Amino acid sequence: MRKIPKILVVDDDPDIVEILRYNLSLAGYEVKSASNGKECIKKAKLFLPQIILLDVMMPEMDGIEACSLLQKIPSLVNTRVIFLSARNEEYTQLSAFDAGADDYISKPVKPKILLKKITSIIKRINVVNKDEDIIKLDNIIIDRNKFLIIKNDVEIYLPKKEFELLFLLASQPGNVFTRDQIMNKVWGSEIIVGDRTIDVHIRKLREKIGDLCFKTIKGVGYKFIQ
Amino acid sequence: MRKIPKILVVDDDPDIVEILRYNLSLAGYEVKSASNGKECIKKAKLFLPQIILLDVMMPEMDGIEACSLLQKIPSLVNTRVIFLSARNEEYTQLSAFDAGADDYISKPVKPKILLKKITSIIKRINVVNKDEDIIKLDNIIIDRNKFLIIKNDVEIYLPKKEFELLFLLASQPGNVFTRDQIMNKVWGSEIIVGDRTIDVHIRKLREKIGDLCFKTIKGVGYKFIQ
DNA sequence: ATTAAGATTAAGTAATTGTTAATAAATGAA
DNA sequence: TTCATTTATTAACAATTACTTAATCTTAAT
Repeated sequence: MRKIPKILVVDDDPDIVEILRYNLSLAGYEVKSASNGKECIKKAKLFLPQIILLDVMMPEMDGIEACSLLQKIPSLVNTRVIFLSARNEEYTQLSAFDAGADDYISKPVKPKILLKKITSIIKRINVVNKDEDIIKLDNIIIDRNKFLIIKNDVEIYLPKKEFELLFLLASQPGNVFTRDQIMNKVWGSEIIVGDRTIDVHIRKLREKIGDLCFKTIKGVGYKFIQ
Repeated sequence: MRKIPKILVVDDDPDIVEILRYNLSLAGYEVKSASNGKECIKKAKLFLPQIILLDVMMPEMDGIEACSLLQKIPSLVNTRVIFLSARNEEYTQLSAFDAGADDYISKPVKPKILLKKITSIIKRINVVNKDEDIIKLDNIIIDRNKFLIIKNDVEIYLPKKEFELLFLLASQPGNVFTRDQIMNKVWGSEIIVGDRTIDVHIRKLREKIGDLCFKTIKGVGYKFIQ
């Protein structure tokens, strides 16, 4: 049940965009496109793609500059940038890597090989929800901006501590969080509260969200399961 | 406190090995080499490099076959394989990626660009690294992040001690662990419990995971076999 | 055949978590 | 501010699960 990987194609040549979009869509990826660096940044922030295919020479803002800016966007830490370019001078490639490129492919692009590369990159990306404000899972959406849970299209409001606890657990579904980790993340390391506090909050969550969503690993901690 | 990254260079041409070794050492990497696929596997297991630079055509065992075999070695889940090859036919590249390659670079190699690629790969490896806690064998996966065993696609939850015991034994399948070693690793050196405690836990594991997985070496200890 | 090591079982003990209700603290509205 | 309401924490106890032991049986090696 892995999400469909998202790819942002950035090129000022509409033909190239179309060829790539065709091949990538066919391979099952969700594709969006942009035609220059500025648009790339804007769309990347919203789309949060796993991979950006980036041309070097473009109007408005070139690929290298765009790539540098992308590196500074926290929500894109896990996004990989692959340059596609007709410029094969060594210094261009080197500056691409300096700007944070993950790969540099010379045009003309061989679609099959590009697809293999993309597959191998996706394979390596760890699917971790990092510091994002919204967690979207199969039948539950957790929105920290609104302190709102939407489960099966039903809105549920939770008190702060319960929300934080759920948010933490759901940030890595399936993974166990020890009581220590929970204590530190939700309560902070200075505050000391009794042993049963976590239990009680878990209990409330089980009541409101569903018993089955929370698994106790005795002697270890709790985990959220979908 | 980041460790010096390790790179294994595999090529049957000693000149190429030397050039690469020179450049990589200069860049601050720890380098070892092998001259064919078989040697590559053997050294990779011991050296546990972050990156393997792998030639395609070699005597004894070619790079593609070696790469396939590398993928099955649990301790190398985080090792990236970059092919370096003079063979640029598309089908060779495709089969390299099918074998698990992370990249494919055509010879002649431009050292500067290779170094940039390596830097960018290392950068990505260090971001998230939780795979250390997962043991993947043929038909069993032991995932300490989830405190979960998956055997033949069936999920099995184990109590803490049983989990730790299994995790220990399976960390080196085929190797015997003495009762002392087990005691120290699973229970710790301070805690003292009776002799039969280990037996009972082994028994529980045999019930849950399968009798045949655990071999008793009388007078010595136990081992996990696949 | 003897013996020492391991296997098995059930029962007891220890440890951890669940539940409830009472109380304290925080929040928000009049 | 004051009061009402919601949320957070705690304490006491119940329930559950895990761990260990002891007693007995089996096995393998010499």
